[in-house]
Amino acid sequence: MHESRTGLSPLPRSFFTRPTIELAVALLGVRLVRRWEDGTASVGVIVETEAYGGPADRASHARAGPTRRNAAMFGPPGHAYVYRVYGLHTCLNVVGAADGGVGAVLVRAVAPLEGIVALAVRRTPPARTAPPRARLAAGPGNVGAAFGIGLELDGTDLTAPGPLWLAAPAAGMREALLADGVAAAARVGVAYAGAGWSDRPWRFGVRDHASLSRPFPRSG
DNA sequence: ATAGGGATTCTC
DNA sequence: AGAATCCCTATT
Repeated sequence: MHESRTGLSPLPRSFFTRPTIELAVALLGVRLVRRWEDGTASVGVIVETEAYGGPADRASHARAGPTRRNAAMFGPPGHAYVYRVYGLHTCLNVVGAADGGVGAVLVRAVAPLEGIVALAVRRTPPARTAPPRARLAAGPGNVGAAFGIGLELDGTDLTAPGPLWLAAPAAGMREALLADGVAAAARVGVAYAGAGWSDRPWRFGVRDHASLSRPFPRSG
């Protein structure tokens, strides 16, 4: 498939070069493109994100400074930071520029757009007799599984066509998606950060979208 | 060399 | 509520 003809040209580096809180909101509606080794591709729309900062953010993987695992967070914006959690799941982050140019945005949920068959087929557990789930890539671990994102993709440049990149929303898509506004809430699973950090509303999502990893508390 | 724990998910 | 499961980090 040809990216230019299908409207899946990668977003430029400048899109990612901004504070991660801004980037986390801007990524809602952006398309995640996965090109498989057999040449087929899967595309989904990002509907939920979480912003993480640099060493100052007590919830961030960057909080103890650069290490081998979080090296990508300290690198140039627009690259992928992929990590494994609980020995089981791999999660995708988009590197942005928060404190001192360091930070990343966790992709928490992606709504299927194309290549749904491929997404379903590539899910880890083989034989599944139950009907396919409506929320295919809801939750960061499920995003990693559905898009076949392993640690080997850590550091991937998302601004160039390759195994994985990001493309601007289709015309009118973002406006339609966000017609009811952007929902915000505290980040998930970061209690270890302590009060003042764990409660910052840096989780963002398309309000009431069916593919959210979990509901946002109703506010206004 | 080794212990401790996690930006999770699914099932009971 | 509990298990599954392994890489990374910090410590001995």
